[in-house]
Amino acid sequence: MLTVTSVNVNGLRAAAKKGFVPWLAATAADVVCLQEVRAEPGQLPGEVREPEGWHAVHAPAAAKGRAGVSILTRQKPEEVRIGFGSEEFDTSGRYVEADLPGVTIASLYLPSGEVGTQRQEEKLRFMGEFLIHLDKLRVQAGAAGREVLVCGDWNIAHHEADLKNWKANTRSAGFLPEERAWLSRVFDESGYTDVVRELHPDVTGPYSWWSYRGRAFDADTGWRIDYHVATRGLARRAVSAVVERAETHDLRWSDHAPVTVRYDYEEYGA
Amino acid sequence: MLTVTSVNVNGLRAAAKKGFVPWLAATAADVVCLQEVRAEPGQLPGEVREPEGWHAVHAPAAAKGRAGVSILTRQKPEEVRIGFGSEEFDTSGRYVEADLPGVTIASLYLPSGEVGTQRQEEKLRFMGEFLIHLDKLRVQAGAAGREVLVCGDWNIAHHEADLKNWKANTRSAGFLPEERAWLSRVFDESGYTDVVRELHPDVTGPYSWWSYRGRAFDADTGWRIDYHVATRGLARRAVSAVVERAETHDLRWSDHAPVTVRYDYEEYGA
DNA sequence: CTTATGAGG
DNA sequence: CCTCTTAAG
Repeated sequence: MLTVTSVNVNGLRAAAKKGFVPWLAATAADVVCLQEVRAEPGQLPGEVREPEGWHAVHAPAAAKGRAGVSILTRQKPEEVRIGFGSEEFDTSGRYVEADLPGVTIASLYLPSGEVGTQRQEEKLRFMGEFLIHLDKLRVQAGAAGREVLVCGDWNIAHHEADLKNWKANTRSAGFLPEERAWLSRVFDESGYTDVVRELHPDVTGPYSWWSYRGRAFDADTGWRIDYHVATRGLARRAVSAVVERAETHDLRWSDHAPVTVRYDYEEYGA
Repeated sequence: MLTVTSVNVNGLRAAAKKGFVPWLAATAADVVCLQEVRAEPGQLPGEVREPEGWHAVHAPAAAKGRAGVSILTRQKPEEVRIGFGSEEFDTSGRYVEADLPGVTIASLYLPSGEVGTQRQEEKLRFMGEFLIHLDKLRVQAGAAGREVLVCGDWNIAHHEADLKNWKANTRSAGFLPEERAWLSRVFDESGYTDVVRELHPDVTGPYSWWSYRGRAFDADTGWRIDYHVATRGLARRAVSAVVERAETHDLRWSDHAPVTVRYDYEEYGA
């Protein structure tokens, strides 16, 4: 069994001061993909920089305090790669890959975007370049007999069931028609599967992000923007998916919740 | 009786969220001089912008979130003046005067300074200009039969008894020989009195500021840098002085403590 | 260590 | 509303 969790920690230093450390100690996951670490490794306390029993690869952004993705694995990766061959984005702390036996697992933090600003254009540029990488990755991995899993905060809700108030958000970054169409290309044309939706086709949500503003969390005014995006062979082996929604405010150490999937994937061999 | 308190609040918005509001409601003071308000009046909650039962005059700095002095009085001042006629400092949120019957009370926030930086030069420029104002103020008030009280954070410890570790601080901003000599000029040549020291000549302290760093407060590693500086006629009428040191961490809403003096001054008539 | 700021989310 | 930043204290 291969259990993988993806979670945007919204600042790993802050999360570590709240409940991230005991959460990590208790998780059954074999691999944890982190987004928005927002720190250089040297700024992190040791218990999250190199947690006992884990191998860690960190891909911080060049800009201090921004973005940053990491992957924690219980067994040492065969290889790790930061970035996806993009001049603009490879130092932006948004993508890292780790090769494990038979499967490549990536942690992705796609730009959030903001309508009418440069940051939305940056998001669209990222999407354009990244789609090419996804295609290449699937083809190369397929040729080598490997599966691919891209976990992360994709910052796009795909369908109406993926956010609470879809009608009010048709012109909001994260639910724009062109963003949704791009995700459809990832899933329908590029040969990847939205694993959590595949396992739970007929529910709204499960949401993985709730704004800190207002009472969004208590009212479950959330978005499903954190995905496990897997090649078909791996997606077929997914046996369960849970969003680890904190049930009390005390346990909420991020505005996102961990998304955990169990894969019945014996090639991983752990 | 005229009771006056001076306190550096280290951000009035933050202090208001801790214990400042109940402290103000409970104080017996007739006049409260505030320093480091660090907000424009419009950013303050009403209960501290115009507290019930008080008249407030606010002198914020032009730079957002910096400095800022205010005076709260139970009776409406005859007149208020912001600044002391300095082109450089009148919009810096460091000085405001209020005329009450028979006495002019000012709230001063002298620059902190930092050795070897521009901010130390700024402090010295302020000191030079301000000494001239103090002389003029004493002369003019004297001619009009008024007393003067300049309360505030002067950011200088005068003598060895005015800070915990004087030997370690002889080259620290706030205890430099030239700063101490300047305070001596204020007290010995300019006709003003250090009211708290006059009432308590033989004690170390009482300190009014303790760094938030380390355990300075618990170890009483403090400085006496908040003063009541009064013309002789008023200083003679001072009957008691207390530094309202918070005894538990819960009650500590600033790194400074209020310095309260009671003046037996019937001319004030309240 | 703490309070502001401004960017980003 | 929250976590970073930098400046100031």
